[in-house]
Amino acid sequence: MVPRTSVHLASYAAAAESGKLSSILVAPRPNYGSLEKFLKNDCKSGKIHIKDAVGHFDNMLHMQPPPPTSSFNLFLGAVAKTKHYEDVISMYYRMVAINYSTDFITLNILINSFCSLKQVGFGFAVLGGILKRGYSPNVVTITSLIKGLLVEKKINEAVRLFKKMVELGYRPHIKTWGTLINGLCRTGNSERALLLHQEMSKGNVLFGVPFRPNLISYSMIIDGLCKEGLVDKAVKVFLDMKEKRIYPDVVVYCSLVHGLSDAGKWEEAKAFFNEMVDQGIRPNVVTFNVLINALCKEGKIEEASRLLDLMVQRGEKPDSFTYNTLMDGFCLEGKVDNARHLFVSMAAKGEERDVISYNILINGYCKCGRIDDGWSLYKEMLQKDYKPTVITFNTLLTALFREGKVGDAQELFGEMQRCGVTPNSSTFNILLDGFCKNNCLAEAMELIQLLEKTGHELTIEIFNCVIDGLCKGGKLEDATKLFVSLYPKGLVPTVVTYSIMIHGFCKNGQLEKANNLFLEMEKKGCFPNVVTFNTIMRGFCDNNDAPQVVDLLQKMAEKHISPDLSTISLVVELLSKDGKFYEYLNLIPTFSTRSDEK
DNA sequence: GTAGGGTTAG
Repeated sequence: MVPRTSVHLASYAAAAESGKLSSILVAPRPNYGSLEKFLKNDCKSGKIHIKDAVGHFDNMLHMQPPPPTSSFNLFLGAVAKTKHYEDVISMYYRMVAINYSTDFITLNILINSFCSLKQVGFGFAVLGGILKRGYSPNVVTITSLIKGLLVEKKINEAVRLFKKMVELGYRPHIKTWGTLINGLCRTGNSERALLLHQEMSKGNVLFGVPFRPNLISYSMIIDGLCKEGLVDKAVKVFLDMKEKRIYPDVVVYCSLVHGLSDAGKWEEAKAFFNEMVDQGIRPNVVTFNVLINALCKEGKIEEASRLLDLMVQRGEKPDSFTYNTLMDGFCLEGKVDNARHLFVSMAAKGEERDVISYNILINGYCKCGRIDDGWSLYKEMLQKDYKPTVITFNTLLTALFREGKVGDAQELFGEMQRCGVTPNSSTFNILLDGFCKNNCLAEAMELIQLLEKTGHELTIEIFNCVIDGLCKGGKLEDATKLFVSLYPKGLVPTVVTYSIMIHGFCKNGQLEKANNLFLEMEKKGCFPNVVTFNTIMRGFCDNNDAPQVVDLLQKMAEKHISPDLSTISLVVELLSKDGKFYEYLNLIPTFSTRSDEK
C-alpha cells in the first residue's frame, strides 16, 4: 500500500530541485515543479487536453514518493470538466488497482462521472462505498446523483431525492437547484421546471429552502421551453425575467431567436435579434450560426451564405458549426455539389472537418440518390481515421434499404457492430422498416425476437412499423397476433397502431373487425385522428357503404377533426356514387375547428 | 480538490 501523504507538492519540487531525492527517484526522473505548475495553471483553469492528460496521469502514478490524493483529485476534476468521463473512471480504477489512496472527493468525482454517463446505478454503488468507508455524502454527492437520475429520465425519483435531502437537513446549493432545473428542462419537463421556478420567485420557501432565480435558471427554462416548441411561454418568461431586472445576455437571446425561428416565427425572431443589438450585445459566432441555420431551414441559402460573409467581415471567425450548417442547407436544397465545395474549402480555411461534416455530406448524397458518392465518402472517412457514428450508419442503411439493397444493408449492419458502434433505436427502426418495405418479413420478425430476447426496449413505433409491414405483406393474422401481444408487453398502442390495423382489416375486406377496433380504441382512451377517420371511411367507401361514410363524417365534425385532402377526395368520390349526389350532399356536415368557436 | 446555462447532422 502506498502511504497517504500530506506533504505538499512544493516540498517535493524543492527536494527534487536540490537533488536530495535523486537517489530514490525512478527513471524517467519526475519533474515535480512542472507537475505543480500543470495542476495549478492548466487543471484549475480547465485548459487541459485529454491527449496530454493520460501521459500526466502515468507520470503522477509512478512518482516516488507519490503525490497526495488532493493532486489526483485536482487532476481528475479537470479531466471530468473536459467531459471525458470514461477516462476519469478508468484512471480511478487504475489508482485502485495499485492500492493508491483515494478519498471522499475522489469518490464524488467518480459518482459525477458515472451519473454523467447515464450510469446512475453505478453512482449509487459508489455511494454505498462512501458510506462503507465511513464518509458522509455531502450536497455535491447528492447533486450528482440527482443529475444522474435526471439524465436517465427518472424525474420523480430525482425530485424525491431532492426532497429527501432537504428533509435530512442538507441545504441545496445553487448548483443543486440548477441541476434540478436543467435536468427537468432537458428531459422535456420545462413546464414543471417553470412551476418550480415560479414558486421560488414568489419568495415562497420551497421544501423549506429559499432560492433566488438568476440569469442561469431563467436561461435554462427559456431554452427548455423553446426546445419543446412552447415559444410563447418562453417569451413570457423572458419578459418576466426582464421585469425582475435580470438582464438577458447573448445566450438567452440566442435561445429565443433559435426557438422562434424553429417555430416559424421569423419576424419575432428578427425583432429579438434587433433588440439584442440595440442593447449593445454583440452577436457571437453561435448567434450567427443560429441565424444561418434558420435561413437554411427557410430555404434561403443565398442569404445564409451572405451572412457567412458578413460574420467574417465583422471579425467573427466561422467554426465547424457554421460550415456544417451551411453544408446541410445546401443539401436540403439538393445542391450537394455546393455542399461538397464548402467541404473542400473548409480545410483550406483552416477549419477542421469533423464526423458531422461527413455525415451531412453523406446524407446529402444519399438523399439525392447518389448513394455511390455517399459510400465513397464513408470509405474516405474510414481511411482518414474519422470514426463513423451511429448516424453515419443509419444514413447509409436508410439509403441502401430504399434502393432495395437489403443484402448490402445487412452487411453494413455487421460492419457497424465490428466497428464497435452501438445501434440505437433509430437503427432498429430503419432495419425493421427496411425489411418490411422490401418484403423481408421473416427477417423483421427474427430481429424483433432477437431484440426482445436481448432485453432491448422496443418502442411502440417499432411495432407499428412491423405491424404495418405484415399488413401490407398480406400477413394479417401475424399482424393481429403481434397487435394483441402489445398489451402484455406493457406497450400501449397509439393512434398510429390502431390506424395501421384498421387499414389492414379494411384492405382485407374485414370491415366489421375494422369498425370494432375503431370503436374499441376510443374506449381505451386513444382518440382517432384524421388519418384514422380517412382510413376507415375509405374502407366503407370502397365497400359501397355510403351511409357509414356519412355517419363517420358527422362524427368527425362533432369531434372538430379538420378534414384533409384525402377526406375531401373521399367526399368527392362519395358524391359521385350511385347518382345520389344531392341526397348525400345534404348529409355532409360543416366542419369547424375549435378556434372558430371562440 | 468534486455539482448548474445557448448553436449543427440521421
